Amino acid sequence: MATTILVVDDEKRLVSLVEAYLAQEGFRVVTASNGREALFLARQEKPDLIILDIMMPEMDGYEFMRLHRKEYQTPIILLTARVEDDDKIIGLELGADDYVTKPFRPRELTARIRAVLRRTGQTEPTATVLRRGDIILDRESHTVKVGNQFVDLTPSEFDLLAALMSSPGKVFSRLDLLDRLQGTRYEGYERTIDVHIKNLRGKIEPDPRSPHYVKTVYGVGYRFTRD
Amino acid sequence: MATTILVVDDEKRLVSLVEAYLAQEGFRVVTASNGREALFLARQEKPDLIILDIMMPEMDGYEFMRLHRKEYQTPIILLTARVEDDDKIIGLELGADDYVTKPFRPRELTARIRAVLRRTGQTEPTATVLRRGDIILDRESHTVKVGNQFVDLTPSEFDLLAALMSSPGKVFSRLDLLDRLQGTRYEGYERTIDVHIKNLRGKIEPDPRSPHYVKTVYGVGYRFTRD
DNA sequence: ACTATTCTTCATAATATCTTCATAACTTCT
DNA sequence: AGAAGTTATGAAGATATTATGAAGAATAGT
Repeated sequence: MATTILVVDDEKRLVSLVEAYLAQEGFRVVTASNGREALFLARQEKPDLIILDIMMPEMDGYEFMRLHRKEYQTPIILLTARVEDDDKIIGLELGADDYVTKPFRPRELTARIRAVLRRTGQTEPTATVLRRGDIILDRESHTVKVGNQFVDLTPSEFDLLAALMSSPGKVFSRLDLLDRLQGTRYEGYERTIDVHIKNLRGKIEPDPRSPHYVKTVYGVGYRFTRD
Repeated sequence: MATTILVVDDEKRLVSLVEAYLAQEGFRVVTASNGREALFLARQEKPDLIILDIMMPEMDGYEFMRLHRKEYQTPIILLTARVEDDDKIIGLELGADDYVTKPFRPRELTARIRAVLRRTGQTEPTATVLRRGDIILDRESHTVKVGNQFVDLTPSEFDLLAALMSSPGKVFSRLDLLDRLQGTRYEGYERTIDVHIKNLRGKIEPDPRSPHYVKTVYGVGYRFTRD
């Protein structure tokens, strides 16, 4: 059974963003937009971890934690809007296992998730290795092999490649990919992706001038070859 | 602390054979040649797993299990001389976790050991001696040799190096490494790792300015060289 | 309680990466 | 072929991350 993560936040955009990349990371994701719904889902789905926004209407994160913790010890990662110490202290006192301040990048969230899962003795998500043709990408060890040659990628290059390889043949718009890199920290300029792709190609393509792995789809975006 | 295995058999030859092999695999091994001695050693050493011969003079395997299980739930693998169902059934009923019939090949035994340890949630055996290139790290004696020169490491430096060397090429995040040092303690500050790494490099790297063993992976963490 | 060692924090210097921008190259459409 | 729009590319500035020295805090040993 895949590791299940419950994401609780009233902001639709944030929820779907988090859901998208956690799914891509190999987690099973269920979502709730308020505390009551979350309590219900937690009972039903028995998630391995909960990602919880503190600021929610109706029932806030603290209240949810209090109620949930009466029955379960599920590890919880808090999403806090501000960087004030108050949040940290209160949240951790109530039994949260870690916290991430908004805005955050996907990479930061998944790093914390993995750390918490390891700390609480859960299993890693299953699909940690992506293998397409000659390219092997291992999320856990954060290594990429082309043929039998390791290549060093920057964080952005690595995340882009992981996204593309997660669904070979699927076209990702630059906006999709930008979300992937920047998450809720959204200030980006789509052309940035072009540059990352160029640099990535320079590292993994035998002939970067006519790419074999990462193809351009004119007017739409990029995709990993499906062959 | 290395995973400890208690081997109980009255055949000296078999015991030393198994002992040698398991030691080579990175386990810590203690041995007993009869039931009484085994009970004593089990109390004293608190082994993570017991390998037990059924056929022994004085106190046989079944009797040992009965007495031992009054106090402990240590997983037990039985060594049975014959392939008869009787042994299997009785043994497993008494609470053995697996059994291996003699004669057996070393690799079969270790495979079963690992399977049982995994099943019962024990930690994988951590090889006592890690040897990568010019660096030799011995967990038991807590010593590190670079070339033929012993170097003195602080506890933190030693643990960091051991973690990194346990999976060369794998990138460890600062959070990962902090957990190794501090366990579940929470107040850790990731930058602390940087300093330990710097100090570690100063002790093991020929040229700490351009490290050969402990590499930095920008934006992610550190790894031991995979070459 | 004192000393020596180790650990952590902090400030700043050194690097690597990311983003932007200008321009060249390419695609598509007419 | 030409026009319009899109993508590729090299380079430079902005940003983020890591390395480092040093000082204070914590810990262990005597």
